[in-house]
Amino acid sequence: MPELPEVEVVRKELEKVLIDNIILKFTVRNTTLRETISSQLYTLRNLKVLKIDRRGKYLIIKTDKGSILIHLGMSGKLFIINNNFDNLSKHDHIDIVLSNNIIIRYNDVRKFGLVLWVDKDIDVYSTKWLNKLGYEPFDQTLTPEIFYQEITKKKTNVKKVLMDGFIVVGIGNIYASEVLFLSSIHPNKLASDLSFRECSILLSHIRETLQKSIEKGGTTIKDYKDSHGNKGGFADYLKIYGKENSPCCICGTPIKNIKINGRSTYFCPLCQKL
DNA sequence: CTGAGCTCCTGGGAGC
DNA sequence: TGCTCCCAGGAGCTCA
Repeated sequence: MPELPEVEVVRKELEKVLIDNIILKFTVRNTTLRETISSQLYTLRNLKVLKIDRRGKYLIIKTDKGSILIHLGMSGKLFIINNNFDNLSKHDHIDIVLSNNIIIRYNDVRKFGLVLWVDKDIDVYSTKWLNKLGYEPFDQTLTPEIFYQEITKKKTNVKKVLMDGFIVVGIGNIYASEVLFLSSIHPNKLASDLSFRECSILLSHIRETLQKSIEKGGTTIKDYKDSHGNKGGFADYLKIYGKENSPCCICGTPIKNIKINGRSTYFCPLCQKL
């Protein structure tokens, strides 16, 4: 469900309530997420929160004793709860109990998410979860030249390259369709066939689109909500995702929906060139 | 190296 | 009303 903008919106919300606060303990109701919740999490007490980081779609809550690594998967949500603590919903798997009468509650219907503890003597960025990730999209050291150089090494379709996170992180299925449409590039175009000009345009649309979505509070397609239960406002700005058979906003041609690597992909057959 | 296909899991909606 | 089938925003795995 959540792509980089949704995760970044959650990160900012967590920052407001967590920084300099104390995590008293964790309450775990269900250990069977993508990775089984380690029993170590049960025993942790009194962690001082130092920083909330994000790397790609991963959230990292840094404390004085180590880091909590969280991935929301397809359907994970973090809610900030400050009353009615016993009012549990189905799939409320984990509570992070804070000293200031606030609970951060992790809810995940499909259980594809991840909540892990990484001790402070291990560099969280060197763990297998994070060490293969590509550039952050807003990292200015990722220049159009480097982007072009890296992407044209790939002998697969450009949509897959955008989504797999080896070159640039944070783009999921929605934003992949969006940025390719904005860049007039067919999602099935071979990455190695992209011109420098196309790569340069693509990179700037990635940045603009993700930035704008963060400002609007993320995208709501089905059930994405931020930490206060508010829906994201970017869905109104989507130009192509989920709009099969609607006219393309540029040329009026009906938008097509095809499967690429098993995922729904929306594009304009006229505007987007192979 | 590459991709296609499958897997984890649950729920919502369409169609009969 | 109820059943079955398909679909869903992620990502890791195996196999050819």
